[in-house]
Amino acid sequence: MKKSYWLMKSEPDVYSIDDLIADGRTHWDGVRNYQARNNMMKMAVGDEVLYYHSRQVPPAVVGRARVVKESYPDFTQFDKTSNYYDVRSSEEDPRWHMVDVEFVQKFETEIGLTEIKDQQPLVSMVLVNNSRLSVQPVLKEEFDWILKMSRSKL
DNA sequence: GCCAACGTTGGC
DNA sequence: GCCAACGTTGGC
Repeated sequence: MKKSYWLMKSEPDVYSIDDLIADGRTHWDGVRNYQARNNMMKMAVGDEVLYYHSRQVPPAVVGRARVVKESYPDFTQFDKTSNYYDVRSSEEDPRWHMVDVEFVQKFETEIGLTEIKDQQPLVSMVLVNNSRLSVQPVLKEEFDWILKMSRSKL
């Protein structure tokens, strides 16, 4: 299977790339948007992920991760004590899924959203055109371009 | 912290 | 099935 590329958003106050470094790998729990969920359900082991910090100034791509486990039910939806508990979901018919990702790289310098918007090859990125989607597909060309940006800023 | 844009819910 | 009301996301 051909490798796919994605961008996943996290609020650094909730779970930053430094948290991912500390943990090594993590469950991507708490996604409660169908489009984002559907994207996670398309992921395969080995797919590459851009790690994005939202709700910081400026919002930015801060590094890379890799899918290490394909989608399975997000257990937080069954946990009444969790913020992500969903009363309408059940173990027999789980509504929400998650994947596991592992840390790959933290960029020396963050790639800010405004810089991304300035790049002609990136004008079609979902990130630029739909600011709400927290798990989104990225073209290989876009992924490579952002990696190139991260290297050229060293 | 504000609020525009977007997604979801639920009454009809 | 429409759409108003509501809730959430995320840039600023």
